[in-house]
Amino acid sequence: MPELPEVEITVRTLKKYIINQKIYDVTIFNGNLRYKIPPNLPKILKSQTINEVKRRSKFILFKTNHNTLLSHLGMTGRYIVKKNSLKLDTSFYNKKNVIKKHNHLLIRFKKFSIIYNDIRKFGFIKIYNNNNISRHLSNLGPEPLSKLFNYKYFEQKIKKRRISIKNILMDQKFVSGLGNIYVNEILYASRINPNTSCFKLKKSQIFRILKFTKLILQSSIKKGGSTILNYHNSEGRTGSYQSEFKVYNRNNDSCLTSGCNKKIIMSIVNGRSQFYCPKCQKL
DNA sequence: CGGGACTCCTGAGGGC
DNA sequence: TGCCCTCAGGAGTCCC
Repeated sequence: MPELPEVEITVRTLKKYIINQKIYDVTIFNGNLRYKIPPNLPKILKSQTINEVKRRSKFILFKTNHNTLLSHLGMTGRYIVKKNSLKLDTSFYNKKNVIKKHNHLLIRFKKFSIIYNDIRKFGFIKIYNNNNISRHLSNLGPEPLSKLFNYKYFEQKIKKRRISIKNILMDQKFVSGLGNIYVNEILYASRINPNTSCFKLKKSQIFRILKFTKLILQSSIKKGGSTILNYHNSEGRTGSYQSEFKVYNRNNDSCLTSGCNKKIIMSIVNGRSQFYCPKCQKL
């Protein structure tokens, strides 16, 4: 489940291989994603050069002189880097020469290729002209690691809201890049119950959320993100931050705060599982 | 406004 | 070993 750290790792890895590289050709294996891959994508991208690869929220932006390829990994999307080989690349094809399951797109450069693979098809790939890409990202809130995500912004945005802190942290318009896993971890580290209404938050609590948001995300990026089920980075490596999880997926396990023996509680709110310690995160 | 239900999708994992 | 069922969740939409 790629959230900000996993997308950041993906972008950093891709950069190493495709910056300033000319696109030789693009092949759509299977255009069925959340939105259909534009059929004219290969024609548009052919012979263009990737000038920049960057992350905004959980989106990946591949920039050329004219266009921006905008991609979201959804739940199971990933970009895989493969060295080009003269031989039929067996990682693209299975024994019967059929395109491997879940490979959707192939972008070939001189020495390397990147493949977009997505099991559950919740991700997408869109293409824009550079002059109109920004309005497609204009609804996004500030980056959680930026200085824009600060006390003044936070307090201003939430002071009259009755929405729970868990749900607003998941709202990409409020802050962009967090998902269910990291929000659970941030609230545990901050000692705040996920059901707390925003307007009830004290100043000190807001400061804790800001502090731990930045701390946890940075720490996860350092560890290569989290590997759950099938997340691997573009070089096939796994992250290790999942071993740092304090509450996520620890239903009925003991709280890890020293001196606290309470069991972690799981409940479903807004269709998402939330995990918290009833003692450390009192309402 | 806020939360609930539903949608897309497939594989993992539990129960029997 | 096997089948059936449920569940996971980002993000959008619709509804009350």
